Amino acid sequence: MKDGPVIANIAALLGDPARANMLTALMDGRALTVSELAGVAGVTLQTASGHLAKLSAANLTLMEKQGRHRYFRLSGPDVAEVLEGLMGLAQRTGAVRVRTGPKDQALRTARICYDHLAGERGVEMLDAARRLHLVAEDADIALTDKGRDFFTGLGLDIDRLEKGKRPLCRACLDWSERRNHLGGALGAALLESFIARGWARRFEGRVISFTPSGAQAFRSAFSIE
Amino acid sequence: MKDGPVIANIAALLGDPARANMLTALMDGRALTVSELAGVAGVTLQTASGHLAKLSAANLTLMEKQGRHRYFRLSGPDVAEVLEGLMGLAQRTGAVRVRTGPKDQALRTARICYDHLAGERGVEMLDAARRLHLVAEDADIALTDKGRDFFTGLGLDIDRLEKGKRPLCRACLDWSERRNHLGGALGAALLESFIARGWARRFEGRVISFTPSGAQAFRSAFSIE
DNA sequence: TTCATGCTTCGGTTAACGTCGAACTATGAA
DNA sequence: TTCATAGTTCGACGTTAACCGAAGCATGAA
Repeated sequence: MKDGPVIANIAALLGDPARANMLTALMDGRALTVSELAGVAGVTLQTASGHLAKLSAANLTLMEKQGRHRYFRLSGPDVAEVLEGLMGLAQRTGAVRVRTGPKDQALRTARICYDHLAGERGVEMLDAARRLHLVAEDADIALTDKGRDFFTGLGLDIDRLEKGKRPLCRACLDWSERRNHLGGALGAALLESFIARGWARRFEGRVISFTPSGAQAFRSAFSIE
Repeated sequence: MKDGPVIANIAALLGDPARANMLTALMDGRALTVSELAGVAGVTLQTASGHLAKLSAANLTLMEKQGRHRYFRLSGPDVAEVLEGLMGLAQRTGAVRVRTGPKDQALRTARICYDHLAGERGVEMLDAARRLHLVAEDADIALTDKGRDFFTGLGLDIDRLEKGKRPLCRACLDWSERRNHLGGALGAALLESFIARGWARRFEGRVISFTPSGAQAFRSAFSIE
């Protein structure tokens, strides 16, 4: 008996290596062009174009034009969440690449998940936010008064973040840590702040690289030992 | 550049309607036979047998024999979590069945997610547990002393649950509510208890049906208005 | 031992899909 | 206006995979 949403169609779209690679590349929240995505997926322009047409038709990606460039991005953080979930499942069931490189460890240490920090650092941050009572968890994760002061002290405009449509805080399940990290508008703003402060920078693909002093500052800020 | 776990293979397995239907049928945590799953998927025995062979080879399902019967179950709660995630994404992107029936609302109200309560009731329960300080959230969800007394009062053997391998409490993202419900050994034990008490019973498929008095008792127990 | 049931395996058929070369369209630069 | 670049569309080709009828294997009942 079939009920509920139709998942086979979505899963089938993710089930092609070229499309999966393109979506994974978009997990860093940036918008990429057809040419760039063709390169990431290792297929020709025509093949990439056809795949992106399918992904957009299924509302998994959004396309915007700038002159003759077509930019594609994920249509929402839930796409990244599903990809994270699949990565966790692939990890547990043994669907992993034979040769793991330094990139794999780097991805586990810190990476971007759509627009917020994921990986060990991401999970550490949410842990610390709870321990320091910066957030409380009712319906989902909510900011405490102490947290509001704390993040304002870090230079974030919490009022502006709250005015947006998306939730301020969201728990996001991390494939590599199997625990939650902090998503939502706050999660995104924090990563933006870390980059602006020079604590971290974007590295290859989805890797976020912390400088030694940046890692130290991050740990100090959140009282992480 | 390809890195991290290989998700296309897993996604491709979920991307066939017959296999997706079989996995969805197994989300209720029960074990089903090849014949039953063939019926659920609307394919012949041979086709179902082949699909199950693939799913088991990929470690998505586990098979155990009893005489000439082969029983299949999901290999872990993370498979159900990924399916829940895909259902949420399918819902948002419009990959839904044209005709929604009463079953759809029933699924939203209360259903089983692998072995614990999901849906509005499931989310309500976790909300209430937080509000009543029955759980605290550090690394993940942890039981408070008050919570330990509360659930022991409900007849649960918390010590035994903690001795098991799986985490006592786990947040599990609910596709229909877009918020977390309570998974883990405690989540499973609670649903088992509700059924044992007669508050709820299994209905068709994954639907969990609360009796009127059971729903009232559930609300009273968790101080839900 | 024979028969019934549950299930697997094999081989053939069909449809679907990804791929790319070639041609074309849209946009921007010279 | 012409040329270059980004991207789309079309058609052909090859591969893959789902499906099922038929045959066979494993298990249990009579």
